[in-house]
Amino acid sequence: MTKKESLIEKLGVHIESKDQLAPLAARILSTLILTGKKGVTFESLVCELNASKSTISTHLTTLQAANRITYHTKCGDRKKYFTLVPDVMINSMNEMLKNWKNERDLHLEIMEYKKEINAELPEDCSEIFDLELHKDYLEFLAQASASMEKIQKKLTEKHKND
Amino acid sequence: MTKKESLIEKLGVHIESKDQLAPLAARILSTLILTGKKGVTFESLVCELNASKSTISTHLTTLQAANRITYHTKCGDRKKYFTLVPDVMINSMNEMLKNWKNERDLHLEIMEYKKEINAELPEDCSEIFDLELHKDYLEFLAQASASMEKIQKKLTEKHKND
DNA sequence: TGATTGGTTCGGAATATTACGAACCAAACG
DNA sequence: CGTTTGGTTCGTAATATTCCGAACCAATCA
Repeated sequence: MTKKESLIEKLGVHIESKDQLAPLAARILSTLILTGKKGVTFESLVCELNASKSTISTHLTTLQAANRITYHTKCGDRKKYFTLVPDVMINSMNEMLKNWKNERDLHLEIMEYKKEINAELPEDCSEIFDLELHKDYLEFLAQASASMEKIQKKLTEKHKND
Repeated sequence: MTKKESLIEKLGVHIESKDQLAPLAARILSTLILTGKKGVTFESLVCELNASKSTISTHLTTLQAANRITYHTKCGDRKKYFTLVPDVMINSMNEMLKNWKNERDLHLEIMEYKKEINAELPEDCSEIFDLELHKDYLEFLAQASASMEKIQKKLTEKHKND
């Protein structure tokens, strides 16, 4: 196994669990990441990944639909050269931010609920909910989101200059 | 559907995807979160979640094995009262940190690989890999990890005082 | 025009996940 | 002792995921 192949594999399993993708979909992304701007053809994916044409075809269409990959062509060449969409990083950061916002809303809702319950209970009741953890976690989410937004802004600036 | 039930459901689907757990395992955690220190019995899980005894039983054992839940008993009462392990938040933060460290190592390895490839290529080749994105992402990981460690430290301090 | 290239579509097969029910067991109760 | 309570175990049904092959199609080539 070449160095590239073993990296594709390693990166593949990571993407698979991080993005909840089918093994082969993750391998495709992995391959595109490790190949870069020149792009990868349908054919070579079928070969490199030892998969059937149908499997590659369907995964390529869903990855395009999910706005994760695109392709370019060369004139006088019918093949498509697949690459990652140019703003992968920004997109994935947006995903994370969306998730964190979601998580935050959930925690807020849970805290509301727990407060309501606590209100019904006597002051010193052992069953009373402790809300500190939620508060701390919310603080973390805020900080992490802030640092992500900062980097994201930096990236978008850079992109504009291209 | 009561407010608690709908929150269990909502929190359940979130946990399910965040922690990659079976739907019912996530519902169990969700229930424990929304019930608190008094704990939940085997029986009431079977009732509340409309699941079979066997399903609840197996999920409870795997959640214990994964060190996510425990139980206490009351004397003169054979039932187990299940609760979250006291340091859920700290554990989940450790998980995130571990993941981020992993991701960092992967990015470093990929950058190494790309540098090797770049070295073989002429200076102005269009196929040359751009490493900026990796660098930016690594910076983000570092910042996020730092802010998480800060909060984690704060929590551990608090815990010690109990 | 017939064959080749570069794919797409559809109907499963193989496999993995998730939950269930019935049978079982051990502790406590009467 | 027999019965109830509080569970566990195991085989399997139901379902979902993932991939494949065969058939098909449209564009290009010879």
